[in-house]
Amino acid sequence: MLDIKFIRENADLVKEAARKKKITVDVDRLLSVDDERRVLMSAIEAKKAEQNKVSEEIPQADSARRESLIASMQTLKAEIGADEEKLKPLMEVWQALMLQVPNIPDMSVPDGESDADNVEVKQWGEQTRFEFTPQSHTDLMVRHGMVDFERGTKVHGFRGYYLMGDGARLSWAIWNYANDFFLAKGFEPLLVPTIVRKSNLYGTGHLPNDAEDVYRTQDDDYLIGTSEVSTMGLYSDEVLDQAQFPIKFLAFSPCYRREAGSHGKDVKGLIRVHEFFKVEQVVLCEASHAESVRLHEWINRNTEEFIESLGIPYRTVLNCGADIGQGQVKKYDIELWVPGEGKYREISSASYFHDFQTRRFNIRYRDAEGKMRYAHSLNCTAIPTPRILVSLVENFQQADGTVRVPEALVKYFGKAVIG
RNA sequence: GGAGAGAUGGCAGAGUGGUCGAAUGCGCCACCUUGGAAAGGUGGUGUACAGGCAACUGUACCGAGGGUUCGAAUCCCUCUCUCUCCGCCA
Repeated sequence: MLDIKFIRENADLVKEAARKKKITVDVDRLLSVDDERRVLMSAIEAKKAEQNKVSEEIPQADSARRESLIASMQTLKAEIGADEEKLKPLMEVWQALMLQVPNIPDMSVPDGESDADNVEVKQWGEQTRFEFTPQSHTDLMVRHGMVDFERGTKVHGFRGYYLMGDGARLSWAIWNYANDFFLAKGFEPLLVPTIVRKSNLYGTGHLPNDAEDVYRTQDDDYLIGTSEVSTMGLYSDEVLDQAQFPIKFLAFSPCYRREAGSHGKDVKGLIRVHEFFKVEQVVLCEASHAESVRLHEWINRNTEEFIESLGIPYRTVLNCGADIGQGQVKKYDIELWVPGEGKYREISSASYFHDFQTRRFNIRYRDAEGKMRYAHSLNCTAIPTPRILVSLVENFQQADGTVRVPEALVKYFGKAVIG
């Protein structure tokens, strides 16, 4: 959500933002609806002022005068009612349009039509090559009893899986290692609700636009697709203390995604599943662009460092306009090398939002001058499982079909080789 | 799932149809007092929107949404949440 005053004063900037993000929103319509809204509201407020004034006179008036005042107030009341009836549909349109308005992307965000136009900003490690014919993560993991897709689909359906044996052990090792790694950087651990009210998804910007991708319950609650949702909801409608900033949470939760519209994509393996686990960095800071930028670089770097400590080759891309969300100002993706596919696959996403989310969540603080301000928010994947297992087992497989365990994980996993 | 009680400003807590944006206390801020502090005294202390260069003015907000009324924190309806008791239960 942007401030309507900002939209009014910067209509061209907002239109350019929509163009860059390939989002359709009728800014001119919003502005004209807003004009109507303001005219109508001042009319109503003037009439209510009159009503309040006369209502104060009524108790003191003598009975003849009282009769006439009440009579005139009855007509005024009818007029106010009529105006309010006109305002109601106008507000619905206004609100729907406001929810469509994108945040302004940073100048550094490149133009582009799709994720193919993301710009590589960094490459780390050598793309793994083998002297032998490498196996896919599905073959490797099935062979070592780490995963069971057949029973997974029997129980859950399409994209279902069980992690078992060393697959389950490796997941725990990664979670425990990630927990130690990120908490050492000053994060507060957080376990969050995964069933949330609708308002939280509006807050993060997942609704209204990504409605088909979220699961809904019969009580009209929703399953989160990322712990960002419930972590951001934590301080909704609260006024925070500036001294607390930056607030750094390391949230952990299952994540649920319907993956509607991607039925043909990544149908095999653990790349794309309906249900996974994610450790997530979520940060709230003061309303400063410089601070947002600093923390954005920092959280992205945290995840890079984590991947480096595992020794998996990766690259970092700067997402182009078409590949960043409605609320995001700028986004980096970290992509890990997947030898079986001969390409990099997204594992992490670092974004900052300025006050786009906090405005919707109403998360504020009082600044040094005593002024109420909306905080800034950012988030970045720390580590998703089981997707991370794909690159892990494929990059560290050996000629005999065994899989080496990264040094950093050995103490958590308990052994150095799988198989 | 059943029965009951409740939701008021940063907090506690009055207020059951008109001068209540809301008593009082605590907290907080400023000033006075002091060598400094405490205590005491005086004054102040919400948010959002609209209009205005501004001072300021208007409107709304007493859990949320509707309704009754010239007028609602106060009456009525619906919903949400909290607490207590019973039942069930990881």
